Amino acid sequence: MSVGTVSNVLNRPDLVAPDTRRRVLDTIDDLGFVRNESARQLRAGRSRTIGLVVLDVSNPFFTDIAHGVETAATANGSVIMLCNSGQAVEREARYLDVLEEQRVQGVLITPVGTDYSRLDVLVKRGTPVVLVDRGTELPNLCSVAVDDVLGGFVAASHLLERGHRRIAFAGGPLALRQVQDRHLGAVKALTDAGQKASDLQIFETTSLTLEAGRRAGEQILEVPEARRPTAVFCANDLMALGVLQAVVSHGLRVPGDVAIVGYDDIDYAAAASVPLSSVRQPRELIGRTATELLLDEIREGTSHQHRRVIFKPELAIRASSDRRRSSRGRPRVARRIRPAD
Amino acid sequence: MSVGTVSNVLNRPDLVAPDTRRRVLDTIDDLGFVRNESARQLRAGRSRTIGLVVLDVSNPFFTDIAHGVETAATANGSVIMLCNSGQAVEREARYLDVLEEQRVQGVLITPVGTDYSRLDVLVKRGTPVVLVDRGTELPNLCSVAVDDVLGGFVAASHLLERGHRRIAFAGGPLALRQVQDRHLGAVKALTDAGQKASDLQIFETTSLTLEAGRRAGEQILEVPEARRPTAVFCANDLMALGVLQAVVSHGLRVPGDVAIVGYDDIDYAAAASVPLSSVRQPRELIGRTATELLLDEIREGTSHQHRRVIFKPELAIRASSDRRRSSRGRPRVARRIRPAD
DNA sequence: GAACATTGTTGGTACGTTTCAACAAAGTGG
DNA sequence: CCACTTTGTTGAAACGTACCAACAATGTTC
Repeated sequence: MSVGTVSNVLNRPDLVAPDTRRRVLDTIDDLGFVRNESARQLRAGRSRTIGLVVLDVSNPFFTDIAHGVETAATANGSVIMLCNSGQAVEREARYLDVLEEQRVQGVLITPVGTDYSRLDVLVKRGTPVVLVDRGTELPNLCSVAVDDVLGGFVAASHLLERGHRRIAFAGGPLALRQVQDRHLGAVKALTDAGQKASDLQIFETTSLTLEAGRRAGEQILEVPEARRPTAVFCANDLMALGVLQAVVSHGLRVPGDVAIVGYDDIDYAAAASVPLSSVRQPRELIGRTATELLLDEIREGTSHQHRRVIFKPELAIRASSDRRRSSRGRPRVARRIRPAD
Repeated sequence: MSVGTVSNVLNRPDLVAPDTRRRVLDTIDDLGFVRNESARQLRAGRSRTIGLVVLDVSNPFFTDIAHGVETAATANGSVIMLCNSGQAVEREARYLDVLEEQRVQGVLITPVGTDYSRLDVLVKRGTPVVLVDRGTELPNLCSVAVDDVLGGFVAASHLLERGHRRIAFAGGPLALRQVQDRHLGAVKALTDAGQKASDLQIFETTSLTLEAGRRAGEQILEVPEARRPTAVFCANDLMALGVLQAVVSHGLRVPGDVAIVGYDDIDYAAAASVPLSSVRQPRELIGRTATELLLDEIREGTSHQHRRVIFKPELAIRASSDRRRSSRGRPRVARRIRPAD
């Protein structure tokens, strides 16, 4: 019995006689043979693995994306390797090294910074890369993103329309493109409405977590009441939930004293102590689309045309921003806009 | 320049002359050489990867565990491959196949069912396995778990002590060991208090998600008021958040009409519309401990002694269960305004 | 029945690394 | 100056697979 025949049974069963095939399979079962993926990969020159590098696995936004990625990847017989950069450039770099050494089929990534040189190198050496939740200026990458400038604009416009004039933006680091864009959109909403860009108070954080949100909330509450923002637009929902906790635990009311709008519309947003208004993104769809772009690129090789997919966000208005500050105990009722002072 | 020397530069740099070393490194940089992990693994016989198979990546409980695992694994120079079984036996089996083909160093797993035969085979063939969040009867496995029977007992005792007599248990599938044990603990609390085991109404679900919780909540509300449970103990926090949403959206009050206790004490539990009482587990510690057990086993080989680590859960009491019921089974507190949304 | 096609099986080679025995060069002690 | 050690480098073998050319056996056509 030659190894070649065994290989054929496993990879091109139709080439081998039914009788032999059965005999081989039985023996495999008997011996508990498990084929060695490393050797396959070595021979094939590449693996069946797709790398997915996200900013924060504990953020449901990314696990939902991961879910979409997994669905599409599994359908293709690929396995995903989920890597968590935790918004740290070095960890991201380390994971990219590992992925490249593994000769992954391709990489899906939400990069930490705006320095794409490492990715550029990766692509030049032959590993396809698709940017997730990030548009790009680079011509040699596919990307799937949501229009974050628009998202920020919609969120801030909503707050302006509800009469808020002192609005804060909480999130960071501002080096993060998503944060930048959402902030930019909010600024645009203000200036379009005739306010100064500087009217948007910024509370910058080092990450976008619940904990960072709580701290940002504390900071906001430290502002003297006369100047304190009456509304906070947060760079994501985790931040918003944190701010919400801080505000409520200080005995202030949401949206009465402080209105809050988040971003991502994760499942917990609607379940929060005050259901959270949030800018919704099609998370699973983002994951699936990105994976399909990557698989296309893998299949098409050099003939591949890079594409940029941009989804439009939607604002989900809930209680956290849907009331006038002075209206006590009467939720759910639409009312007119009155300027806040 | 021989390949042997290059290999030495990479793996045992002290064996090679400083001059040569520098020259090799420069050339590597020039050529953009990336070493092939597949070939290394083939040669070495095993990889630097640890497989982590969880029930549900979108459950913060597991992402927190994953965080702990990652910390410990990275310190050891290992990479983790995160696999999501989604509580589906076939998916779990498929991932175990993949992991075995990859010749992973070891596997950390929260198994879906109670059939350990596949794991047994894995171990027999030489892949160390550590059970996570699951004690085991098998002598040939390490495990890290939390005493779920105790957790269930504590939760139910708390509700009994607050005067509840009609208590429900929501969660499933009951085949899941964690669910089973938590239920068992709750039953024990009831019988210890002189009630019948059948007094614990069971609302079984097919999974432990937010959505499943919402549906369970709906079912509970359909029970005629005279027999409707005044308290619900949920198998995990996602379920509890779902039940909470359902109850509140029907205009009932928590804990006034229905008290709720969850399990896991995920970050969102405290941020819920009514802060959730919950049984706390040391999630990151579980992940770290499991990884260390696995690494020990990998290092020690056959001389390894299997260990079982069992942590004790703690009850975090919050608003969702923190009001005493009157002995007549009716709320003492006057009804206030309907909650928003 | 010779030439040819079809079907099934088989060695051999290559993938890129690590390891190790072997060797070369240089240094050291007597 | 010889024997020996130390230091640095090398070539070859092996890991387990996929693939391919080559071959054997059988069937088919004229």
